[in-house]
Amino acid sequence: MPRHAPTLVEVARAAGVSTATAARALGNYGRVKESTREAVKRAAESLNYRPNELARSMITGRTQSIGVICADVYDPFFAAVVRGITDVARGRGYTVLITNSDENWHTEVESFGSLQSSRVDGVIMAPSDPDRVDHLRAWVAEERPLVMVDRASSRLETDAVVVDGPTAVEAAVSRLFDDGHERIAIVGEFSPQSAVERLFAALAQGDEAVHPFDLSPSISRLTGYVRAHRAHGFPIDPALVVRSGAYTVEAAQIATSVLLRSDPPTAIVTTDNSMSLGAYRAIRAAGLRVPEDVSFIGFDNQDWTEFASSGISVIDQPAYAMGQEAARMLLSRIDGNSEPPRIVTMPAAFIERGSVAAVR
Amino acid sequence: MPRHAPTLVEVARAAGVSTATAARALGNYGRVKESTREAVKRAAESLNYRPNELARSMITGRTQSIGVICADVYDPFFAAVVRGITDVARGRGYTVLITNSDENWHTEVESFGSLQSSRVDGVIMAPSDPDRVDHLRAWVAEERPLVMVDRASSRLETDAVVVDGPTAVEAAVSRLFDDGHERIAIVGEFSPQSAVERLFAALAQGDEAVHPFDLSPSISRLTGYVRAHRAHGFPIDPALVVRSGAYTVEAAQIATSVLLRSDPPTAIVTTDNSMSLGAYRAIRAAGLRVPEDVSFIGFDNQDWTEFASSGISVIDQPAYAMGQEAARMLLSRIDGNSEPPRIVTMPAAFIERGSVAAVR
DNA sequence: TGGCGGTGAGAGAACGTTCTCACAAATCGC
DNA sequence: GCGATTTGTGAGAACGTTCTCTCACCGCCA
Repeated sequence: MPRHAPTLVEVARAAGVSTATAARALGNYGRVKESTREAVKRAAESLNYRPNELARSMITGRTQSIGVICADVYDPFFAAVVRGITDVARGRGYTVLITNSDENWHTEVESFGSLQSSRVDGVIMAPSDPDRVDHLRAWVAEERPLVMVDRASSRLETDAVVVDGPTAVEAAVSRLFDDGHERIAIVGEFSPQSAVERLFAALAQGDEAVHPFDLSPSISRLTGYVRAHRAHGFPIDPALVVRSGAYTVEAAQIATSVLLRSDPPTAIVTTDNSMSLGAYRAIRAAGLRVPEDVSFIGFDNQDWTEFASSGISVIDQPAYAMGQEAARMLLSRIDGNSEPPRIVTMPAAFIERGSVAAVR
Repeated sequence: MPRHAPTLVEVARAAGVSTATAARALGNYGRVKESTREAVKRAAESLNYRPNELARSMITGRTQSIGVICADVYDPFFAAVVRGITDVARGRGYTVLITNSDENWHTEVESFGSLQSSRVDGVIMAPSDPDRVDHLRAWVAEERPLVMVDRASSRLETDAVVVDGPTAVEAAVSRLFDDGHERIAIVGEFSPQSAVERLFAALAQGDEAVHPFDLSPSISRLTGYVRAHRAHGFPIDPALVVRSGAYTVEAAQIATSVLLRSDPPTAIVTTDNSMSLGAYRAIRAAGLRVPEDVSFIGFDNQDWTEFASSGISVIDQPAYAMGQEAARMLLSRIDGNSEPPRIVTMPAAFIERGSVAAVR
């Protein structure tokens, strides 16, 4: 029993040929006599030979692997994205390296470095802060493939796959106005506070002053909330912009509880699935009923939204398809496609359930 | 702007030393004068040098990466396991390659081959069929690290991290008997049918005749159902052993719908999270209320179980901790630990909610 | 002054592939 | 039947590291 995995040299020796010939026979390239080819393949088979991808990669400069930096694989949204990526990658013979950033910029930088060292052929990532992308500059400048998913950055020209969150939120909030709601709260990460203030200042100068891709997902979705208010002629009450400060269910629950204790709104919308779950838990903990006491529109079609109360209406993102699309775009770049970067915006669907009631 | 990533040779040249010295300076080994070391580090810094892990791996024989074969990263159980693995791996400087088997043996074999080619230092996997593990033999025989998670196999001596599913299910079913239920259904994948028959035949000869690790998770959990029946002196009604035949929510929903149309049981238990969701959807679709019309105990503490009906009581697996433990065991093997293989059984918790009612 | 231990650094092999080049043998065209 | 082309094969460089040798140099002591 060999202590070491068999190498091409051993296969070649067993078949009585040179390593060059063995490589040709197994790699199906160059000229090899049919009988030789078969002898080599038999030898490889009997030794249970597997080519060492590392050595191959050193020569070819390609590792047949792609790296993924997501916020958290355990989050259902990213889990679906990752599944979409791995399915496409596997179909094309690529392996996938997964890392989590936890929306922490330093972790993201570290992960990106680790993926670079692993010499992945391309990277798909959800940048934790679209404003701080300098660590990606060198990579992009050398025309190495990079696709952003869930977010884009106007500060860096790359491919991206996003959902039009602002428009989806605007539609949801408008729908609540149409049902007679006037005090509508929005629960999001909205961090840092200064970014929120910058957004309001910019929006005061007109829509053109704000580029949605300079914003984190939650703040970009807040623009939809603002737009709906303007369209319906309602001012924004800062007390109803509920800032959790972190992308966690717990933070959202605490922030929403505080809101509900003071002067409860008649409706609540959220900006992602963690915020939705946290906000809904807070509503339940406060003893309020949905939609009798408060209307609610969540983000992402998670399993629990189907059963909670009489069903929670949600903004549904095509997460799996986004992952697939991101992987396809990346592989196309790896294959040499050098067209200008493209931002693919995928449609969010509104799933109507029973969590919105008209105001009396 | 270099078309190629900078190499050690370029760093060495920039610092005016040999590659050997540059390697020593950056790798913090051997003897290097302090001033030289700093000059090299400065040069590396300014060139934005990153060691090529591939080349390093060729020499050291270690890739600092581990492979994971799970059924489906999108499944909340495996997503949590994977998160546990990646967290531990990252802390120790390892990257993680993720693949999905979809519980398909051929896909598993292919994934395993791909991981071998990638020369991962170790593998963590949920074997799709504990009976068919021959493709892992050579790997294990060469003492390469392999840890199984969620399942083990008596046919192959390896480390494993599992939950005592049979005991958890036995406790759940016993609890239903205590509440006066006599017609208790169990919904599981239970495939192939012959395996179920083999189990019943073996159990007829006594508990000793059946080794839980020769069984797929769902069938092993079925043993708990059988044990509870024997302990309470009830015969097994084959019509109440509901076989979905696939690990999908849809299959579970269809199989459960069929059950409910004929002669509904007074209680239902399930063997994993997909079965739980499918069964619960079928209950709702049939217009039945939980627990008034039918009592229900699910598997895995998913978000929806908190809100559905008046809360679903569940058997909760410590998925994240299982992933962490599996990663720790694997890394310990990679570090050279050669103690005999160990099977770590982690406790499942019973989370009591409002989905079980006493029978009138 | 000569031997010796310690320090710092370079030359070059090794890892397991791919790939270019060279070349012998076989086949072909006329 | 002789040059030209095709076919099959091997030698050896290359990829970017790590790591083992080797060696020059310095200071110290006898």
